[in-house]
Amino acid sequence: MPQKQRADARSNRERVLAAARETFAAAGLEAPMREVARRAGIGVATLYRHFPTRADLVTTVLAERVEACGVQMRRALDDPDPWRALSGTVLEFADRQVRDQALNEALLGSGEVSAAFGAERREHAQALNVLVARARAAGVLRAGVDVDDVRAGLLAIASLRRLPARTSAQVIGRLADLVLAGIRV
Amino acid sequence: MPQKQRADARSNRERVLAAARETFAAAGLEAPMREVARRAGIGVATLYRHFPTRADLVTTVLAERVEACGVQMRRALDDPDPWRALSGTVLEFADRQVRDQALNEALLGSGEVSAAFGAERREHAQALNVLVARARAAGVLRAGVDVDDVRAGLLAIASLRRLPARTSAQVIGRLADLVLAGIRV
DNA sequence: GCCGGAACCGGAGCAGCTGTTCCGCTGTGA
DNA sequence: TCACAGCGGAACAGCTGCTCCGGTTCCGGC
Repeated sequence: MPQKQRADARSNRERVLAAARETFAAAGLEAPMREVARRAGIGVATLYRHFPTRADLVTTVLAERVEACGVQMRRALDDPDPWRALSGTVLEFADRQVRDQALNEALLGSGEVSAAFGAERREHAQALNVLVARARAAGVLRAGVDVDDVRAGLLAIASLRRLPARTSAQVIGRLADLVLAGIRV
Repeated sequence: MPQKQRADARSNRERVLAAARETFAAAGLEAPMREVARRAGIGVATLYRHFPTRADLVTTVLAERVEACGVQMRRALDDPDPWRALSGTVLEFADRQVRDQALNEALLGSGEVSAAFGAERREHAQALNVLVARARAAGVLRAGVDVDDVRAGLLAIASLRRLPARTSAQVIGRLADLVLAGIRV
């Protein structure tokens, strides 16, 4: 692949990515391509030249955020306090959900979009396994609680995405606390 | 308005309602009108003659289910055991969510569809207030838990609607237990 | 039994949204 | 300067809710 991309094309690609980040975070992954193009100040054809299909754009935008999740997860795995590691993960997950309408779907969703992040999702699931196992070994989990309970809680938080923005932040915060109270001993 | 509706029209109206019940419960409230008509074995024009707008059909189908919710709520208010009343309400809510993809949205949602059930939603909210107040008075709730926490839990259960049907039943069950564990003392 | 017009029906069609492509023009950079 | 990578916006295809209209069916009166 020759590097002979023109300078204006490179700058347009960046503008598309910036506009897509804003749009998807504010309006969710279903935001129309025309809206992304409009916000970037370019035509739809230009958008499609850089990202041949909608899924390509979504995947590219999500990739960097997913990596940020990975960083947080690895930090949690290094935390010597098992409860702080697990509860921090849940709270940060909820916080990301409030800030970014589009992200968590990639880690928990089942659509074709999130299929592109198979490896990351497996890593995420594996790390969650470890965090829960450690917390249980430390005796801070209520009897009978397992990984799938925690995952159900995370899924629920992620599913609240569609609520009106005014209330969703409060509801998500309450739900995260509720989930933590539900799994703690 | 004269009662001179013809017999075939009456029967068609019933077929539309039956088809709509099936379709909405299986595919959610967003199911296309054409699909309802197809399942009923009639044309779309006939469907629109009986229900002039999409919202009319949805409202009519939901009305009977919403009433069933009211019945359950009133039964819970009569239960002398505060915890059984509240936890039973949460569990029945989750169970309805599993069986009917479309219902709970009407009680908790914020779209224009659920606006038609303002009175029922207020009654539902009021009953929930009473149930939570009684449970707190009985000392079965964890300190600091209030109605909005319970409502956040119910909202979360209702939001899981979009999950693939295969897994949603299990996830909803786990989440309901998690919510109950989170609010109990 | 059957007649006639009001009531009713089906499906093609309209308007508006989406993702995606085509093509003539523009502006970059060697 | 000028070839050609790159651009914008109209247009296409396919979905949606909803409507129009010519043909069909019911049913009260004879």
